[in-house]
Amino acid sequence: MATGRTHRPATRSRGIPEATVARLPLYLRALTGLSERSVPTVSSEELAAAAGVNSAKLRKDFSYLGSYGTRGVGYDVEYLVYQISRELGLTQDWPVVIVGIGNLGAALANYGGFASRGFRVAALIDADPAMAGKQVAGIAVQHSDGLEKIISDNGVSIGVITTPPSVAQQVCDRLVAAGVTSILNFAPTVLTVPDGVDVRKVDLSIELQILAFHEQRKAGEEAAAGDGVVPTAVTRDDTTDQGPDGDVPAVMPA
Amino acid sequence: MATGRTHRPATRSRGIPEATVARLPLYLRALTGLSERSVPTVSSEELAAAAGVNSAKLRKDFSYLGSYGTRGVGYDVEYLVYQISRELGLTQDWPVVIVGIGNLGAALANYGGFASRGFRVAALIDADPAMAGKQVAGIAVQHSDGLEKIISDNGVSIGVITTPPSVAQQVCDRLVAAGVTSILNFAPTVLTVPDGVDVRKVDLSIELQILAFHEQRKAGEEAAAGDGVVPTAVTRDDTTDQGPDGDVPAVMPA
DNA sequence: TCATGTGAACCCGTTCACAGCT
DNA sequence: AGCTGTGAACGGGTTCACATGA
Repeated sequence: MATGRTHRPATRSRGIPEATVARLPLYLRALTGLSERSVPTVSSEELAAAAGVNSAKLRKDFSYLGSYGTRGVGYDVEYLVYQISRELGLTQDWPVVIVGIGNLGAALANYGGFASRGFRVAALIDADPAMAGKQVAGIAVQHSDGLEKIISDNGVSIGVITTPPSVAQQVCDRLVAAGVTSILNFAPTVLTVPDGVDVRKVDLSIELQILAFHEQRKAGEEAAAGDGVVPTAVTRDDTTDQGPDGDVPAVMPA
Repeated sequence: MATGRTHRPATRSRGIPEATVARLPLYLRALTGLSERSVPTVSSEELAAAAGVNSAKLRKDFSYLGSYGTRGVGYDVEYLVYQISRELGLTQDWPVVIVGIGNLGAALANYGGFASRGFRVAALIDADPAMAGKQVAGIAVQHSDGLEKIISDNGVSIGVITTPPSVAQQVCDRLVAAGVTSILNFAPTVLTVPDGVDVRKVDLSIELQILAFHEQRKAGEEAAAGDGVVPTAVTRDDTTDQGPDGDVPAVMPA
């Protein structure tokens, strides 16, 4: 496979740190809430609280986008919603295909948060002939035979894999060959993709295991410390949320 | 907040970095696969490839657990499976409750990867009276009125929230009050919890937005790079050339 | 005066390269 | 010889603290 050089051009201007990118959706959601309540401006402190991060981090994040705030005042909510949306590419339409319409696939198809932002479910695809034609979330499921045509006809560049792990890699290969360059993988498998293709994974089992690790440690410390709520290490402080895998966007090379 | 002193007491023994913990499940999965194929030993190189990380990182990760390998040979698969399982706390049983049995909740209840490791679905809980009694994944759904009793009767310390975002915080509060100290949140909301409670979130919408960001950037670079006789693998779709605001000059507000 | 924007210090995680053991 | 285990260099991200400017 011609491993074309991705040519990372050290774009200092558009060089937004990955960690910042991962938080932009969080800010956007908080801002959308404020917007719906017609709040005109927010301070970094308020917005940070709503998004569950600290204000210094938020200001630093925004500084990568530009100087969108007003000193002594704060940020204009509507303006910021627009800027972040544009930065994330949500001002355009992203047709998405979901492959593997089992319980999870159906759940995602029905998920409202999809369409609310620029994403549109262009097609639901399943390998089971019995599924073909069935309506899920108001969309007819199509057989996987036509996967390639569906991708190209709809200009799909983002694919969601919700198949059993045994076929995830094959599905991934076909998606990539058909032109998909971003994949969201729910199957518990390590996907191998060519350079230039982004893969992000969501793995329930891994999340639970991480929780179990901390849970076990709590129990151990509890016993050792006798009683009393001793938070200690484990969680940072406020808002202990953490993305899937810390950060690492899982941009896997071939 | 209350954590006045971080006091990292040189806990060399149990001081496993968070990033390492997040990868242990990955190693465990790869090892389980090898175990099933009766492979006796693996080198860091092989195992790393199977887990999708590089070997230096893997060795460093394992070094935090102890010296479980044999120089010149590699790691004993079975032994490592046991050690990692133990470290993650998977040698014990973790009863889990799922709150919110919609599409997603049902999907998770049916998810096999659950029981395969130490996790057991102790109860399915929903606020809809019409759901009560219905069987999902062979388990009868219970009404949320009994949430507290269910938690304590089963000694549940891990809860999964798959409710609509509007009620996620309330559900979270009740879970925590009832004794749950680890929460896996699928609702697109920032949960606020007391110190000592772990929250991990899984957010489809955020993942897609991150992918969209990179996707947009790919399209932008493609256009900027002129034609590019060296297409990065598959980036040959001409569909994404609508970059109207590829890089709009920052328009300052007032 | 107030909150943003940012250099600098700091911390964590990754990578390198080789010492150490089998 | 071969592969693990790890000190040290490196780099990205977070936090601090204050200069900057409305």
